[in-house]
Amino acid sequence: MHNILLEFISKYITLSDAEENAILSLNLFRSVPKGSVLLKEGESSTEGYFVLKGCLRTYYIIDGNEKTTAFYTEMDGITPNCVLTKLPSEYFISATEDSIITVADPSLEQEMFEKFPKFESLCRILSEELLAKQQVRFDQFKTSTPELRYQHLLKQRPDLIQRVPQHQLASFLGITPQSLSRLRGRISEKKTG
Amino acid sequence: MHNILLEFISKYITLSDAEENAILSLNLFRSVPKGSVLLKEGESSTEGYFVLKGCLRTYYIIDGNEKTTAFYTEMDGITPNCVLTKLPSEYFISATEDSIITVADPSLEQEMFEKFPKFESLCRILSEELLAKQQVRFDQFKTSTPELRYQHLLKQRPDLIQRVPQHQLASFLGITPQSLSRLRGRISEKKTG
DNA sequence: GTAATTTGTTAACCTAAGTGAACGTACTAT
DNA sequence: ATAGTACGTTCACTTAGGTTAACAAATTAC
Repeated sequence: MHNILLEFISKYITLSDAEENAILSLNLFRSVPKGSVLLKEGESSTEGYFVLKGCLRTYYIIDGNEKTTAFYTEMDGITPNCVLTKLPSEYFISATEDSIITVADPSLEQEMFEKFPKFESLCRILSEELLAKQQVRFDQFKTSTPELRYQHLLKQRPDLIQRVPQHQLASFLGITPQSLSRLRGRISEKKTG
Repeated sequence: MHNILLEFISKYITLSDAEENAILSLNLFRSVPKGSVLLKEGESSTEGYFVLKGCLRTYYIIDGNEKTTAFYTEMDGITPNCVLTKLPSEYFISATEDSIITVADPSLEQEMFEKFPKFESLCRILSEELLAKQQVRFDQFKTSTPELRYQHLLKQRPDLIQRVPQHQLASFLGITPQSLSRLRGRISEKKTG
């Protein structure tokens, strides 16, 4: 499990043994069972998460209905907006599967940055890359119909469609569960001919 | 003009005179007239931009039609996706207004990071903040109807609606120009009662 | 094991967005 | 000045997503 994290980091920067040990000594690892809520609307957390195994999701409750807007799976990181704004969170974070994650704290992060400036480089590179990827995803979302969005998802993250409930996928695609169901019907009709 | 940039940076980190001079000596500033294209689809640029004055936009050409997906105004930065992926760009960047921007290059950036590690902190903080903001915008987009998206835009970026052509706004909102026109009609009817 | 809840699907009806075309106005180019 | 293009709006028509409700299947709780 520890190796997963170090292996991931090694794709971006080279770590000395001292640095590897520094990371492991932080005891960042946490096991979270399916359904557990890591952050609630209205709370002000300082924790950031990184998924080693499993799946987290963010969701809003709007007019009493859950609206899932993002899924985070293996090697994805989340820094909740409230960590940066220091305002109460507008959304929830919970585990859709039994998951193993690492938990980071800004003060701890700061300490690491000072001890090992390389870590700050890593974080800069990771967030720049994420930002660019996120922009492309947003662009694709804007320029696609719901049906195309679903088709893209089928190609780009086929695992998600298997591991996540349909009604959560629906709001992730910006539609209602009923529409997703219809749309799936349309597609399989086309394929069957 | 130079002061705009230093003032912006000073919101995030404190610069010594040497550091300020280092930035200014880079001669990053460029004036771009309305309509000029900074990046074309298929090109592989290494330049990043920061808007001091004016407005840039990114757009795709899909089935022969321009689809505008983002606007960048004063104090917004863009690192085109192709700079990071090193693949040909999928979109265009052009100026919707006469603009003054700074142009940055990865090698130059790297040099600055080494000379003044503070700059890397700045870039990390900026991209982390942007990423979080971008996520919230995406969430809001997903959970809103086109009409609500327009209403949000009216509140959150009223300037954009004034300074940008309607048909560009439309695709930015994920709809056709005709729908935007109708939707605006509906809204002003409601207000007039 | 049974009841209760959650989940996914289907149907009927409503509403709004997409499409294609037309038209007036405002820019641009020469 | 004039022709040409770009832009915004409107219309009629089509299409697909939203809404409400009902129901079966799967999960969860007790």
